[in-house]
Amino acid sequence: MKISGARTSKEIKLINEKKEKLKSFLREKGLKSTRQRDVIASEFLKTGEHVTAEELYREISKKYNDIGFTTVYRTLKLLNKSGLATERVFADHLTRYEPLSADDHHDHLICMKCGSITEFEDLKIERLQERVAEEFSFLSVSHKMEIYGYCNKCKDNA
Amino acid sequence: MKISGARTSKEIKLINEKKEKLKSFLREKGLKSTRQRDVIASEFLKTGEHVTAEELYREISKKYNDIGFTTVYRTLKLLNKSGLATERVFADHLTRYEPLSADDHHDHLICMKCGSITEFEDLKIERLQERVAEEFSFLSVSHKMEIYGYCNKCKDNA
DNA sequence: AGCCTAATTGAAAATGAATTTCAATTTCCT
DNA sequence: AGGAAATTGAAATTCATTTTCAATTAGGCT
Ligand SMILES: [Mn+2]
Ligand SMILES: [Mn+2]
Ligand SMILES: [Zn+2]
Ligand SMILES: [Zn+2]
Repeated sequence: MKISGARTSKEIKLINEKKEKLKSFLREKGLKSTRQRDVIASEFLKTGEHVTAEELYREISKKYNDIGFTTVYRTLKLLNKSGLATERVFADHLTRYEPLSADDHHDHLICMKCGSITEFEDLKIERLQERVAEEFSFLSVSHKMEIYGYCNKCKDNA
Repeated sequence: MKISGARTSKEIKLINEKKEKLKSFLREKGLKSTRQRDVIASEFLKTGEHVTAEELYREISKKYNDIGFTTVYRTLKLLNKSGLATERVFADHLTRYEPLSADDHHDHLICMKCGSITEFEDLKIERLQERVAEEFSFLSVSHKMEIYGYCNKCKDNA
């Protein structure tokens, strides 16, 4: 796994906004701000990727040797509840998290060879999904759409 | 879980065709036809539902007390490989199987209250998915699309 | 600044579905 | 019928996820 640090000042500002949101959430719920939560949230938000708790834990362990896997695991759940992270499970059945507000949305192209994940949003598809739901008098709350196959790099030398 | 037995003679014929396909597959691969595989395939094909190995095993156990869970589990994998079943994992993270040839395809509406699953296929969506893949020079092999929400029955009294 | 209580932490244990192991049994080819 | 190879089913294992629990910490209140 590669954790690409955020670089631009715009990204840094966004991360700090999100960390403020987390603090609000914690205060609101009578929970506490801790050094661990701060570190984990920072590292997670910087990754910008679809990480498992295990992956993020290993990455954090390189810099901090006093933050346990369980706390990383629990903090990711917390970030999810607070609306700063989205939980995803792709075909490998591992639970992953990506920094994404609950109201934002996108779907995924997943390479079956190298595992790379490409994000997309197609408003036409979204609209047609709504129409399908209507057809069945179904009240749609969320949806999941994944396209599996081979990315541009992998499709030739497969 | 309700296992609804197939009723019409057309359905019965279809089931028998599928059981023949299984036999061909077994012979072809140097595998053996057994009473267990026959029973499990029959019961599975009759359900027409999205069953877990556990559910199918419990159902079969009512009639047969000498067929083990492991064999049900393995036979479902086998049916999957032979193209007679499709493996599905929805939001509850349980592996389910449904009788469906590999070339056939549909997507799902899943009720978050009662768990009912409604199937649909929308060719416009399928085409747009292909277009998205093309946009990213991605070679699409399969896709998964699930809409979560509340079914017609559940959306009012929720 | 010190108290106090509730929240947090992290190691270890527990859970539970999925998968593997293995000895006994069965299939089916010759 | 004989025998090699596949199958079966109970039990064991795996592995991600989740829970437990004793020790520690945060932060509101004097
Ligand atoms: Mn994403
Ligand atoms: Mn289906
Ligand atoms: Zn790739
Ligand atoms: Zn429902």
